[in-house]
Amino acid sequence: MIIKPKGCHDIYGIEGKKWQYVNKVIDSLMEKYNYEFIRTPIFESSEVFHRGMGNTTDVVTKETYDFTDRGDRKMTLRPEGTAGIVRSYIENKMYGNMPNPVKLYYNGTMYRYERPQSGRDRELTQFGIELLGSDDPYSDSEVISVAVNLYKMLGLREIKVKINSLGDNESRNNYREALKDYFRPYLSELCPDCKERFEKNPLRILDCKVDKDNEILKNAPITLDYLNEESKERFDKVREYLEALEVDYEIDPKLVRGLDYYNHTVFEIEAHVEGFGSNNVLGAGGRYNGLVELLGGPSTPGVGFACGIGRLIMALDLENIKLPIKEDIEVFVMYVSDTEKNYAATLVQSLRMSGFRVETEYTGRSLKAQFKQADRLGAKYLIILNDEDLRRNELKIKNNKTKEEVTIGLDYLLYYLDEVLLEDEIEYKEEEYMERCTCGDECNCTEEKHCGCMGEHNCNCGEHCECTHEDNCGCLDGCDCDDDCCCGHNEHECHCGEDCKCHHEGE
RNA sequence: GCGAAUAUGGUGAAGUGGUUAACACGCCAGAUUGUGGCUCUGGUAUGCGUGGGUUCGAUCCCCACUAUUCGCCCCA
Repeated sequence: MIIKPKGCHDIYGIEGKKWQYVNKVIDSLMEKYNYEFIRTPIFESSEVFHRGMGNTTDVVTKETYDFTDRGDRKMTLRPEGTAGIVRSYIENKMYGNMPNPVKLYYNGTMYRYERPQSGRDRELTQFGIELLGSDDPYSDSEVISVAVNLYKMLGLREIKVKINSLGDNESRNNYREALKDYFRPYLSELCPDCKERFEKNPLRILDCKVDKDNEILKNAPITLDYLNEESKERFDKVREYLEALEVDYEIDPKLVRGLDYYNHTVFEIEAHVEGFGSNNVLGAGGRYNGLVELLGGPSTPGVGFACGIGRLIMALDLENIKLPIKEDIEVFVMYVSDTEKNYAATLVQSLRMSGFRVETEYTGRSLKAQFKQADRLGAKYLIILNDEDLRRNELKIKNNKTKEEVTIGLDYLLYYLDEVLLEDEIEYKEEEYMERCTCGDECNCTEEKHCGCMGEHNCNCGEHCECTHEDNCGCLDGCDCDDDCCCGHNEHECHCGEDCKCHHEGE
């Protein structure tokens, strides 16, 4: 059997639907913030990343997929999004022919040759934004708030925003030297990795996991003490705007980030849900004022953020957030015998073209089996065709929930469906989450004689699993509302059935 | 790059050094004379990761490999 490459995943089924939903939320959020979609190549000249991200960073030195193409060009599968975007910004002269600042977002796969583990794959999908051409501290704060708002819109609650400032080049260099001076006498007491970092990238000693409880690290100088006046003021401004945007954050003086191109503001957003492994950073970013110039463009400030979609969905799962995913089909067209099949084909097509979500029978099953299939697919209405009805220009349509069956004229069908589907819409939305267990958790099914399970496993028992995750509605913070949210925020569809008590920002 | 655990049908999994490897789910069919979901009955499954070794005999014991999962490093 041929299997997928290590560290890659096939996303399909309910998982695929979650991805689609998350992407939809991203697109709608980006529309509101007026970020434009950009798609750049999945591979670039190796130089883009080697120069852009820094030759000493681990990502570049040992984690890229490098290859030589048939024309002997050195290529690299992109390990992150920013460098490619900046290359495109320069190549397409966006600094000249687009409104400044240029605000771009991307959403695509990245590749890093690493040992896979929980929350870390070789092929990962990142959504990210880049705001190029503004050095205003407000842009830093807004970028952070975009990230936070995305997580909130999806219903995540347990997140933590950490920020820090590396300062401008002068501050950063002063700090780097101060740090080296500080660590030099203690070198022998640090872990082997840290000794190497001392030479290559001393800042990274600070977030060493091995030495994290070491007094030497705890007493190390922090970046904020080495910021020059200008950088310090700038950082204060960023914090001021964050407060205006109502972003809860904490300052982590040891946050330095791995990529060389960062200066001034850096930030990370962590998930704090039980069950997350050590890879709990959902998204991160910062300012990179030197990068455009480094890659050969005009000196241009920039700030950005990237978010791993896989980890995001993992966090949603761990917080047991139910996404409003539409799974059920509206109409299932079945036929009693082959003689009605032609008409079934015509009818299915015409219903689909009229905008209904329609399924039919493909494998020649018995009528009984067609009913089962319709149930499996969660069909709301069943159309049962038989010759006798058709001769009278009629058909039978059955509400699959109430089991009421009526015979109606063919001409009346579209009108009838419009009517009943509209009526049922709200009611069905409440139902659809109860019917299928997608929790991936332990099976709480008590009927051991039917279920062969012995303990923990992904629920596959086919019974209606009693999962306990009916609470989270997937909407913005603190909202307990029904579909019609009083505040007018329409980004979400919630299904909790409670009265609206929402606390949206500014409402 | 380093470390640990795991590998049984479409799925979740029992189990044994020796004829036809449980059970449950799923799927298909019948009871139901052209209307299912419950129930009952029957049927279905290229199944012990790959390659060696020990043994009269290995899915089970040993070794290697591969893959998966988790952790370290690093990162989203």
